[in-house]
Amino acid sequence: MSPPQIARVALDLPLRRLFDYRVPDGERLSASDIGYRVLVPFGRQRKVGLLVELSSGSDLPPEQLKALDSVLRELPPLPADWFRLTEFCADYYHAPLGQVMLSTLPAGLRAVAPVKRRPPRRGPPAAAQRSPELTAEQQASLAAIGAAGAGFHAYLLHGITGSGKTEIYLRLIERALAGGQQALLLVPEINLTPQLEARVAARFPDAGLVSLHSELGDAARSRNWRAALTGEARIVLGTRLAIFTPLPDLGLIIVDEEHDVSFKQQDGIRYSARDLAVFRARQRAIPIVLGSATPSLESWANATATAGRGRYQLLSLRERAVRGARLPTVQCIDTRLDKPQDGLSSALLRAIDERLARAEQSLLFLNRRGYAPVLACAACGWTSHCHRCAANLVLHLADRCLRCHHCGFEARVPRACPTCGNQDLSAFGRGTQRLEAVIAGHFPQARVLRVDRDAASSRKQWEALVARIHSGDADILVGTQMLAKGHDFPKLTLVGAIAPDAALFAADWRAPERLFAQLMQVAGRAGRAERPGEFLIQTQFPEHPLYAALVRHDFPSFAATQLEERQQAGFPPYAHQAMLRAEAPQMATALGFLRSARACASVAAANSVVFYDPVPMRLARRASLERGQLLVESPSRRALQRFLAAWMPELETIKSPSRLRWHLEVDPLEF
DNA sequence: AGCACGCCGACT
DNA sequence: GTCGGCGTGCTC
Repeated sequence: MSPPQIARVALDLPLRRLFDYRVPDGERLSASDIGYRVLVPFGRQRKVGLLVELSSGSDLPPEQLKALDSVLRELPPLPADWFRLTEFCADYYHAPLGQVMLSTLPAGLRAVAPVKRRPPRRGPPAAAQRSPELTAEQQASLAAIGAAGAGFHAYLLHGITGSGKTEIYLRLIERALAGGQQALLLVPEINLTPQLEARVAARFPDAGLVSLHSELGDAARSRNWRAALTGEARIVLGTRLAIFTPLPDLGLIIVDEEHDVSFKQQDGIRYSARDLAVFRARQRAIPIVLGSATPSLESWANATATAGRGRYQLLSLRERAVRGARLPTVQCIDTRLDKPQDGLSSALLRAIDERLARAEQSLLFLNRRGYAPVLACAACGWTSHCHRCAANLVLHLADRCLRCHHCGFEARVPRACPTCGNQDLSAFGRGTQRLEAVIAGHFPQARVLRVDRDAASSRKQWEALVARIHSGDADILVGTQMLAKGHDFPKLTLVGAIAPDAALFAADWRAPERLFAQLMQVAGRAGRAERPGEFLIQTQFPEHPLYAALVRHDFPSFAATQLEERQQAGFPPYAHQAMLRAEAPQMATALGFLRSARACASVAAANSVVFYDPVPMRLARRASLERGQLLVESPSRRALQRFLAAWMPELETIKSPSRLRWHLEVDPLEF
C-alpha cells in the first residue's frame, strides 16, 4: 500500500495559503503533473485551481481532506518559470498566490464549465516585408546588445521620437526567432497595438504572432494565450497583462514606452508589468530591452553610472531615422506678454494660420476633456460638484450634461442655479470642447476635429478618427493625450500646448516627470516626415528649467536635475515606498483603520522603516466612499519588503466594519 | 471572495 | 407570525 498522495492546489481566493486535496484512489500523480489545472470541490462549490505541489502528507487530518475531482490535461502544464514569476509577484506585491496565478489566466481557462474552442483564425498570409537599412546609431545599439552574448542583460534604449526604436525591436525579435526562441513585446495601451501588430506581422508572417490585451474577447484571449503556451506563437505582443503569458521558449523581452504609467495595474493586484518583466528576464537569463524617448527616472537612474551602478546598459538614439527629418523646433510663448484670448495667444493663432495657408495640419494639446471643468453661479457662489465625490462635475456641452469624471455620475445642465435661481450660470476654465468651439470661431473655413475619450470612446471611433486625420480630412486637431502617442500624421507640422503650467507646481512630485514625457511625446507628432515641425508652448514661466530642457530636446539634463532633487528630498528611486489605502463610508472609519495599522506595525517595524501620518487621499471621496492613505518608506527595498511581509498578516487581524476595504500598493506612482 | 448560519426589525 | 438586513466564520 503506497502512502497517500496529497495535491497542494492554488485557488482564486484572497487567502494566503494553498489547499490540500487527496489524489483519488487508483490515481497516481507525478512531478510532471505540476502546473496542470485541476477541478476541485470547495465548500459546496467546485473550482478550478492549479496544481502547485505534490506531498505525502498534510497539516490537516486525513478525514478533513476532500479528493480532487480531476486533473485537466487538455492544456500543457504551466512551466516552472511561470511559477517563479507568479510567486515573485505574489511575494513582492504581497498578494495571495492563488489569486495571482488564477487571475492571470484567461477567464475561459479558470471557469468550471469548459468553454468551447474554435480553431485559431489565420489572417491572410502577409507578404514578408524587407527590413529597411539601419542608421549607424541603430547598428551600434544592435551590436552592443549582440556583443553581450547570452544571459540576463537589461538595456535602456533611449531614443527620440522617430529614431527607429521599433526597427531595433524587430531586428532583435528576428535574432530571437532565428535562435528558436519566443519573443515578448509589451506596449502601454491597446490604441497603438493594431499598427504595431500589423508591422510585426508583416515582418514575421510565419511567426504565429498573437496579441493579448484586455479589449480582446475571452475566446480570442484564451486562444492566443494557448498558442503562446504550446509554442505555436513565437511572438506575443500585448499590454501589461501579457507579462504573465506562459512562454516555454522565451528568449527576449521588450518593453516599449517603458515609462508609461499604464504598465502599472491600478486595481486588483497592483503590479508593475515593467518591473516584473525585468525580474522575468533575470530569472530566465535572457536579455530585456526597455525603450523610451523619456525613460522613467527609476530606469534612468538604473542606467546612468552614478546612481545605478550600471544595472542597465544605456543605449542612445539621438537622430531621426528618416533621412533629412529634423526634430521639431520648440519655443515658449510667454503668455504674460502675449496674453491669450479664449486660451489662444496671438503667436499660436498666427502659426495655425500659416499651416492653413500651406494646407498643413495643426494640433492643439489640452489635457482636459469636456467643455469646462466647472459650472458656477456668480450670484450665490454655487458650483457644480459631485455628490458622491470630492470633485467638480465637468460641463459637457456636446451632450448638454454635467458629468463626474471619477464616478460617472451624470445630470442635465440646469437652466438656472439650483440654489438661487439665477439664470446666468458661467462655465469656468477650458476643456477640449470649448477649445474646439473657440478654434472653429477663429477659423471658420477650417475643418476642426476633436480627439478625446468622449469623441473616441470605442476602438472603432478611434480608428475612424485616425483614418480621417490621415486622409487629410482635418486641418486643426484639438485633443488630449490620446493624440500624443505613436501616430505619424505626415501633414502635421504644428503642435501647440495650451495650458501645461499647472503640472509644474502640482503637489504630486512626479508631475514634472510626467509633463516632460507628455510634452516630448506630443511634440514628436510634429514634422515626422520630411517637413520640419514646430512645437509652441503657451506658458507664464518660459524660463522654467523643464521648458528650457524641452527646448534643447535635452532629456538627460532634465533627468539629472530631477534625480538630484529626488535625492535631496529622499524620494524614489532613492527611497522605496508602499502605500496602505483604506476606504469606507466615513473618513473617520478609514483613518481609524490606518491608525490601527500603524499601531500594530510599530512592534514589527524595523528601525529602517518610516511611517507617515494617515491622511485623506487627494481625491478624498469617490463614489460615496471616503478614502485615506498611509505611506511607509525605507531607504532599503529589502527592509521594506521584510517589514511588509510581517505587517500583512497583522493587518488581516484588525477588526473593522465590513464596509471598510483596504489594499496595499507597493511602489505607488500616485498619491 | 462566496456561501452558510444566526439573530433582530417592518411587512405580505 | 415570517422575509431579510448584514455581522461572523469557514472553506482543503
